[in-house]
Amino acid sequence: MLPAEARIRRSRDFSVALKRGRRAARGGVVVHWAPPSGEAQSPTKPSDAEGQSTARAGFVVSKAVGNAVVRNRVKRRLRHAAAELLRTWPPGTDVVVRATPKAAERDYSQLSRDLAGAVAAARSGRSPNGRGRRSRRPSPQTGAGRDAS
RNA sequence: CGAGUCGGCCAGGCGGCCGCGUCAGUGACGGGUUCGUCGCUGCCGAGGAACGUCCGGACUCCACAGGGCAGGGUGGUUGCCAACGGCAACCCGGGGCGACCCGCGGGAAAGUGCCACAGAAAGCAGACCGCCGACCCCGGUCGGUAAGGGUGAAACGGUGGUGUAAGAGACCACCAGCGCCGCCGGUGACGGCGGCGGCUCGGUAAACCCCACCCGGAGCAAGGUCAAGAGGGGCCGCGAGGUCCUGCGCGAGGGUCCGAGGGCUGCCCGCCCGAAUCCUUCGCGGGUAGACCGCUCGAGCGCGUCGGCGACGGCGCGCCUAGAUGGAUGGCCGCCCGAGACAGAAUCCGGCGUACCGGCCGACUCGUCCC
RNA sequence: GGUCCCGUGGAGCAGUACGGAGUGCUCGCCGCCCUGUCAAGGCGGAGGUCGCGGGUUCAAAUCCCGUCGGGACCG
Repeated sequence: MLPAEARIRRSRDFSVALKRGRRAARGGVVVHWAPPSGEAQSPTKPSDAEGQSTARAGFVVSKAVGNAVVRNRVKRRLRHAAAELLRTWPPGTDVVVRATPKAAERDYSQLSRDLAGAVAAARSGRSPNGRGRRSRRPSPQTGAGRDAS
């Protein structure tokens, strides 16, 4: 299992990792890989991201996965699987793992393979957060401006 | 043996290794028996429904001179309980051969409303067809009648007779229902027996309402401590300052120095405050997702005994049984059985309701056979 | 964890206080007309277990109880 210090515990840290992290999906999981932020860390980020001695993992299991018993089981299995991989990650790395509804049906060995595969893909993947860049703002304002006058 | 009724209990078990969380002990480090970090060892670590959040409390904060109105809830009786819309026993009504089960089960002669369509008529008076009598030309007019027809969920008791022009509780017998009186039984709801009366007076209160009883509001994201915090006010002091209370800013509009407004968590009476940096309406922006406490020993659980039909209560002995905060139960392996359902604590209790693979124990009923 | 709200044709709503035939609005769908064609427009039409179960009532989308699903809010 994962000791508390190896888990992401702040809502802000989750948001940052989900936004910055490179994304990859396998089977029942989606992984967001956020490498240790160089110095480009925004000054508002309060904590110690630099002083971390280990990588950290966080888990998001939504209601769509199942009832409370199912969600707990999925989260515990993911935590166990992440603990085995965690030692190979550079300190300061934040990884958020989201579970999809399919995760409820997978046993531990399948889930473990999903996680390892997704992490490997996200870690080596290029140009992760290309989403949101393209500014598809064709013209809604022009019409609006005309009406306003 | 078969079919069934009621009540209680269990919720896969045993073992090994590696992890996670709280607590305790212990070692090292930091000035450090008390604090912090890291390590080691040990104990403990989800449920009967933890669920839904439908009721009731504990607890916390807010409010509270007094009176009235409004609002909400409950609804057979007697008990149990901290309390309850819960539970027990009993009564009444309904179902079952029976054990037993089901029922929001007060009041409709206190008043109001509603009863669509159909039907003559839907509530207290009346009469469409009809029946009977009288009168005039087929057909109608007037009067009597409510037995028959038809409509409807519901039509002014039912059957038989007397009676009559035709009829009708107009009268008689029995039955059903209602009311009153007396006696007996019961704490009571109510029941039993006897007598009398008028002969009947529709339904709906999970429609308004009446009666009886109960209810202040919000909820642990309650609330408190610390940290941060522009400013404002009270008191003490000559002053420096001290101490307590309060708590974000900007802009625009409105109200006003004796009555604008505010408070008494809905409204009224009544009472109180009231001119400041105040009150009120609208808009914009900022801030909050820091730490700790609350946080688990309690209407607690188990066993025995006594009282009670029972719910439950008294006494004695024993036990301590999760306290997380992105939220602790996972992974690997072995053996056994019937191959294991519904499902995860978040302040804590008592209920109710709902979901659910199966298994065990006890009491009882009906049927069949044997002794 | 707590407090509330909403389920009605394919979509969005009204109807629910005070029970009386599933009534209505906008869009969508189908057919016809118009046009060389499409859109727009005109005419006509289809389509609903009122989330589900139980109860009260002669009668329930409406009243009562339970249950399922969806959504909002909290200093």
